[in-house]
Amino acid sequence: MTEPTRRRRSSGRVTLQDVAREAGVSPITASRALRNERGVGSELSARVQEAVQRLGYVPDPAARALASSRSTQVAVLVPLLSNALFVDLLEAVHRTLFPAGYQTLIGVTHYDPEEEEQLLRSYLAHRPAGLLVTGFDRTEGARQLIQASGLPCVHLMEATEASGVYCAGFSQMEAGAAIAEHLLSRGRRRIAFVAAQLDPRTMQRAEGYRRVMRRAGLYDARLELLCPEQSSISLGARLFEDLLKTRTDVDAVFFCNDDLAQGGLLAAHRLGVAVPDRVAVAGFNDLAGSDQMWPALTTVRTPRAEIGEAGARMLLQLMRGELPQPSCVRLGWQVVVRESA
Amino acid sequence: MTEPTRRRRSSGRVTLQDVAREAGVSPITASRALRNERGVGSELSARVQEAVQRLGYVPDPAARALASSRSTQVAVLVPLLSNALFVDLLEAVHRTLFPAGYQTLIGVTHYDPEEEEQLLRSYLAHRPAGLLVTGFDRTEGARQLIQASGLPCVHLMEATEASGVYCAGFSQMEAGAAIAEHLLSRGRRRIAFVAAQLDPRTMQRAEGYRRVMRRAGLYDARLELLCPEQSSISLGARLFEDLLKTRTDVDAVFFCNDDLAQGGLLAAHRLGVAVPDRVAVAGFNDLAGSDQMWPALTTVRTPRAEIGEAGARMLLQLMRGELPQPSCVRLGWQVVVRESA
DNA sequence: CTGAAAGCGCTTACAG
DNA sequence: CTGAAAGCGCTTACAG
Repeated sequence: MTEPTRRRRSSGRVTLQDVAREAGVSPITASRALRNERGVGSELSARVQEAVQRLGYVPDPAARALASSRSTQVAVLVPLLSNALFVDLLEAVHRTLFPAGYQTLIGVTHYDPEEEEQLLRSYLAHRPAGLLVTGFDRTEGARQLIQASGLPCVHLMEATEASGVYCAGFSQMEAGAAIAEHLLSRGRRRIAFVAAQLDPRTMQRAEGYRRVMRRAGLYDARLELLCPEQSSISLGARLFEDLLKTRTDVDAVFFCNDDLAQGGLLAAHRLGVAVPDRVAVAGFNDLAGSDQMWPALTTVRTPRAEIGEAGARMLLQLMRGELPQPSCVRLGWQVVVRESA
Repeated sequence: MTEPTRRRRSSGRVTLQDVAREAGVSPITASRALRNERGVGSELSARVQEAVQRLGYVPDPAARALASSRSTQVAVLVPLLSNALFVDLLEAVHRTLFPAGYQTLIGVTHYDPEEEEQLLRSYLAHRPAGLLVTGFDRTEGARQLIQASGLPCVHLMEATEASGVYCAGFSQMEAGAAIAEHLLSRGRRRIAFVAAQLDPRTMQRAEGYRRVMRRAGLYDARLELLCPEQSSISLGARLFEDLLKTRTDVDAVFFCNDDLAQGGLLAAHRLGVAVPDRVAVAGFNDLAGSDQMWPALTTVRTPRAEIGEAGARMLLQLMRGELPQPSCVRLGWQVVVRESA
C-alpha cells in the first residue's frame, strides 16, 4: 500500500513533529520543553530532550521567526571594520551573544547616516531579536525605525543619562580632556589637535581638548587641524607634515586616533623631527602597534571589549523582558603614558 | 457591528495579501511579480509594483525562507577580523552581495576548525542561500555539512583546479616564492622565514620560500622561525629580536605577514639594526601602514578585494542556478619593491 | 501541567 | 499568463 499522492514539499528535515512523536508528547509540549518554558513536567521535558538528541533535531529559525515574529538574530551596526576598535567591540559582542543562542548580524555604515538607515530597514525586515548601534547620532528616519520596531536597543561607545535610553560607553569628552591635561602637565603649551573622519565621538574628544585649553588660557583655533577624510596611518603622516610646516611653534600633537598618531610618528622619523623633545605626540584608543612604535606612543586605552560585553549583556536582559539597572553602563579608560609624550 | 473575536496575531504588518488586494490581483501573481518570475503580464506587474510603493510593503524574509526553504542570507566564514586582510575581503563581498538583495552573515572561526564546524552548523539552520568559506582546510564534519546542505559554496583565498570546487584566490606558494626570489636577486643569501599563526596559507608561502631556497642551494632549516601564536606587530618585534640574537649571520628576513614585518622594522630601530644594509626585511599582503614604515616595507600586494568580489559574483551565479566558467578564478598579485629589501 | 486548532506570511505544485 | 489550495515548521491564544 503506497500513500496516496499528496502535495508534499518536505525536505526530509527532522521537525518538531518528529520529536514530539518520538517522545510521545504533543508538538506544543515539545516546543515548550525546548524553549524551557515554565510549567513542563520534568519527566516529559527529559523525554523530549532525549528525542532531540536521538533525532539530531535542529529548530528551524525561519519557522520560529514567522510564528513568534522574533528571531534569534541581533543586528549590530558599526561605522567601520577597518578600525580595530570596532573589531574588538564586535568580538566581545559575539562572544557574549553566541553562547546565549543569538547570531550577530553585522552591518557596516561607513559613517554614513543614510547608509545606516538603509541597513536598518533591511535588517529590521528580518525581525531581529534586538539591536546594537553605535552612538546616538543618526537620521530622524533611523530613529523612528528603531522606535517603531519596539525592539530592545542598546547604544554603544557613548554615555548619556537620558531616560529610556540604554547604553554602554564612556565620556569621549573627558577622555579627550585627559590627554590635553597630560600634555599640559608635561609643560607643553602649543598643543595641536589633529583629527580625521570627524564623526561625533571625534568631535567630543575635540571638545574635551578645547575646554582644557581654554581653561588654561592657551586655546588657539589655528592649532586645530580637522580633516574629513577617512583616518589612516598615511593620512596621519601627511597631516603631521602639514602641521609642522604651517605651525612651526607647535610643541605637542594630540591625534584623535592612534592610526593617525602612528603615521605622525613615522613621518617624524622621515623628517628628522625629535619626538618628544621637539614635539610630543599622543594618540587615542591604544591600538595594536602603538606600544611598539619608536618612541612608544602615549595614548588613552579605551574599553571597547568591555563596552561590547556590557552592551550585549544589557541587550540580553532586555530581550528577556528585564530592565537593566543602571540603564547606562559607564566603563573606565586610562591614559597610558609611554615615551612619545 | 464589531468583528466577531477571531484568533488574530497580525502585527499590522503590510503583507503580500494587502499588496495583492490593492493591485487587484491574486497573492500568487503579486508574489511572482515581486520576484520577477518570467511570465507575468507587464501591466499587472506594474500595478503590483505601484501597490508595493503605495503601501510601503517589505517582504518578510522569514516567511519567504520557510515557504521556499531558502533565505537571502549568505554565510561568510573568515578566520579573523583583526587581520585587515579579511576586513577588505568582507567589504568587497558585502559590496557585491548587498545590491543583489543578499545579507552577509559574518562568522569568525579564529582559525579553529572545530569552531568553524560549530558556526557552520548554526548558520546552516538559517537556510542560507549560499556559503563563502576561507580556504580548503576544514574538518571532515564541516566538509560533510557543506556537502549535505547542497548549497552553492565558493572557497576564497586559495586556488585549485580540482573539479566541482568553486574558488577565487591565488597561489600562496607562488607569491611566497616570488619574495624569496626577490631577496635572492638582491644578493641576499642567509634569508630567514619568520611566521606566526601557521595556518594553511602561511605554510604554503613557507613552501614557496623553501623551494626557491633549495633550488638556489641555500636552504637551511635553521633559518625558519615558526611560531603558532597569533600574528601581531608586537610578536613580529619579538621574533625579529630572537632571530638576530640566535642567527647572527642572517642577511634578510621574509615575514609571512606585514604586521610581523612592521614589528620587525620597529624592533630594528630600537636595536640599532640597519635596514636594509645589515638585514633586508620583506612582508606579505601590503597592509595599511607598510608604505609609511621607515624604511618603507617591501612586500606582496595581495588581491583580497578582487577575491571578495570575484567570489561573491561566482556565488551569485551559482545561486541563480548558473555554472560559473571557469570554476576557479585566479587573481593577480605583485611584489611591491620599496626600501626595506 | 498538557493539548487541538489556528495562524504567522509567504511559495510550491498543480490546474486551466 | 493567472489562480485556488495546500503547505513550509513552528508558536500563540484559548481551553481544560
